[in-house]
Amino acid sequence: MLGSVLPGAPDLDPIDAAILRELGRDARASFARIGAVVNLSAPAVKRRVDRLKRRGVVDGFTVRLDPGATGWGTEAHVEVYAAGSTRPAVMKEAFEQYPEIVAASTVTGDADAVVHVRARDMTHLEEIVERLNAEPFVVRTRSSVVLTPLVRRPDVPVQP
Amino acid sequence: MLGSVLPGAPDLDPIDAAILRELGRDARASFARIGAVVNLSAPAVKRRVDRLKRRGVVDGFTVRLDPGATGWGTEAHVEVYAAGSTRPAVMKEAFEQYPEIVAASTVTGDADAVVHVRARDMTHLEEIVERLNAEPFVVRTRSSVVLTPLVRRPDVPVQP
DNA sequence: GGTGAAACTGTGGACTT
DNA sequence: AAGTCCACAGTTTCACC
Repeated sequence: MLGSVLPGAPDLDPIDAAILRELGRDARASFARIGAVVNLSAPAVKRRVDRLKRRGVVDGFTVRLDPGATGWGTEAHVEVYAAGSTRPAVMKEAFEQYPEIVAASTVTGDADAVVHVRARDMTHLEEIVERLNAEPFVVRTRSSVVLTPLVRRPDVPVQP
Repeated sequence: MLGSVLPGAPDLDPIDAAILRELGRDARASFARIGAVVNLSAPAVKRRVDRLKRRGVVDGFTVRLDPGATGWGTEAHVEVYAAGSTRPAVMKEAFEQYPEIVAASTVTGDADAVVHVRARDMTHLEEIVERLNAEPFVVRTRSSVVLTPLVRRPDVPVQP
C-alpha cells in the first residue's frame, strides 16, 4: 500500500515527539535551542519540523492568549438540539458566523452538537445563546457555564 | 481607582489586536512581516508584543497539531458528576494526571465538571472513561463522543 | 545528520515625532 | 509615550560533506 495515512499509525519517532513537545512549550524557540534539548543540530531540527509540516502533523503555530486579560473571561458549553436530520455542513456554516464560537462538533448522545462559546461577560453570553436558539435548525439548547477552568493544555497530547 | 485590570476593560488598541490576529495565524512570523501588515517597523512590533507578554495578554506561543495525523483522532466530552461537595482543587489534581485530558472545568448545570478527552481510538477512550469512573470522587459520568469537528479556532477571539 | 557561509531576523541604543 | 533608524549578535536556510 502506498503512503501510510492510517489512523493510529503516525510513525512519530521519539525525537519528533520531543521536538513537538518543545514547540508546544514555546513555538518561537530557535531551532538551535530545540536542538540543544533533543541533541541535534539546528538544521537537523529544521528538516524534521519541515517534514512534520509537509506530512500535516504540524498545522501551524499560534499565540496563546489569556482569556481573562483580553476581556473574554466568560465561557460556556452549549449543547445544540437540531431539527430533524440537519446536515453537519449546515450547522458548520451557521457556527462559523459567530466569532464567539471557538469550537464546535457534532456528537453522540441526546444533543446533536456541542458548541464552545467565549464571551466578554454573562450578558454577552446570554445574547449568543439567544441568537443560537433563533437559528432555523435549532430546536433547543442546554448550556453549562464554566465556573472554574481546571485544566488547559495543548489541544493534542504528545507522548513522551 | 489605580490600575485597570477590570474584566471587560483590556485596553487593547486596534494595532495590538491586528498583531495578535497575525500571531494567531502564524506565531513564527517575523516582526518585520507583521509590521508590514500593521504598518509598523519591526522594533515597534517587538515592543508591543513584549508589552502584551508583560501584561499577561500573551501567554506564550504553541504549535497547532492535526489530531488525526498524530494518531489522536478520537475525542469526547465527558460530564463528571462528583460526590457531595468535592472541591475543584481535588478534581483538578486528579484530571492533571491524565495526559488524555486536554481541558477540564467545573460548570453550572446537572454535572459538576466537563472534561475534554483526546484518545487514540475508541478502546483507548473507553479505558479513560472507565478510569474516570473509578476515581474516588466520581459518582457517574456521561460522555458525548465527537462525530465531526465543525469549528476549531484559536481559543480566544480577537476583535477586528 | 553535520558543517560552514550567506541572508535574514531579533534586539537594544540613539534619535525623532 | 511611542515610533523610526541603525548596528551587531543570533537565527534561518542553503549547498555540500
